Amino acid sequence: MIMIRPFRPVLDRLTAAGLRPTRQRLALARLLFDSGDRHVTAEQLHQQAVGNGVKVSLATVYNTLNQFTASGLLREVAVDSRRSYFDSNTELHHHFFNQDTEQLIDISGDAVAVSHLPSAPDGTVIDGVDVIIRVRAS
Amino acid sequence: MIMIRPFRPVLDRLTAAGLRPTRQRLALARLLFDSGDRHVTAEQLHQQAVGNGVKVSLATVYNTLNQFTASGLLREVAVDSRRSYFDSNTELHHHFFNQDTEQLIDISGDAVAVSHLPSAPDGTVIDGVDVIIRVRAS
DNA sequence: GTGTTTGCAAAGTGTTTGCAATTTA
DNA sequence: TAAATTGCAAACACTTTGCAAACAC
Repeated sequence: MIMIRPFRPVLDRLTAAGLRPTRQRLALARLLFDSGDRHVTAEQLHQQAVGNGVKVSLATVYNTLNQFTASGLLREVAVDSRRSYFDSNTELHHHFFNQDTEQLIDISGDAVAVSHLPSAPDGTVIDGVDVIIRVRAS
Repeated sequence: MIMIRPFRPVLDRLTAAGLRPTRQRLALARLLFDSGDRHVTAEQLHQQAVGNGVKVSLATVYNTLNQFTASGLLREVAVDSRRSYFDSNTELHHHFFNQDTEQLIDISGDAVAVSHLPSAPDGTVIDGVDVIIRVRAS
């Protein structure tokens, strides 16, 4: 099945999220959203931006990733207690995590079924279900 | 169903794992294994040890948690990119993570069924499947 | 006694923050 | 021009490490 994600120019996304489309945010948004689903750390995105001639500081990359996540443009994936990974795919889905290369690979939401979900502890509601399949070189 | 875990004195566990049963390791092992399943951060375990009159440094707690994990006595759970959680239950199971209290709660392995597991990417094998159900106060 | 482990303080890694300068609307 | 954003450097939280003293066998 081919998923067509509603195309949305990055500028629209930013303004819709209430974020001023500054030069840095536009450049980072293009890197994140204009080439399919991506999984990046702040350091990786910063390197890529700088490599593409975008002048942006690492601090701004961190702030931008956090703002994008808070606005729902990105999703944070907890796989490693050392660093944060940000996922440009915000739809329901899961991940393979290659422990050798430290790379994430999407698993579409309906490729995995989590059944018999126990009910949340008293006084709590379910906020999300993360499935991470850890793999390593065979 | 009541699960009886094969009882094993902490001293035996340590020597079986090839770790010298030092005063610090014995004390930490007792805190970790003598009262059911536990989920702790290094800081929490250190505080508890000190609170119980055990003289041990935070650095040793970190080293010990890592050694125990490497020996299979503990399992590390990645839920938060800030700190590491260690789980004294090494059997196959999953977790609720309360995002308000930052506490983990076990979900027994057979309470959740992950079906249709996609096969691992070429050249890799599955090493483990983590299911984390994030909850928050309702 | 010999090799292992500990504790301390220092260093390391990833991330956030204060604030003046710059940019956006 | 007023408010938001940036970049830098400093601060921060968590974790690891080097090394001398203490300990286990």
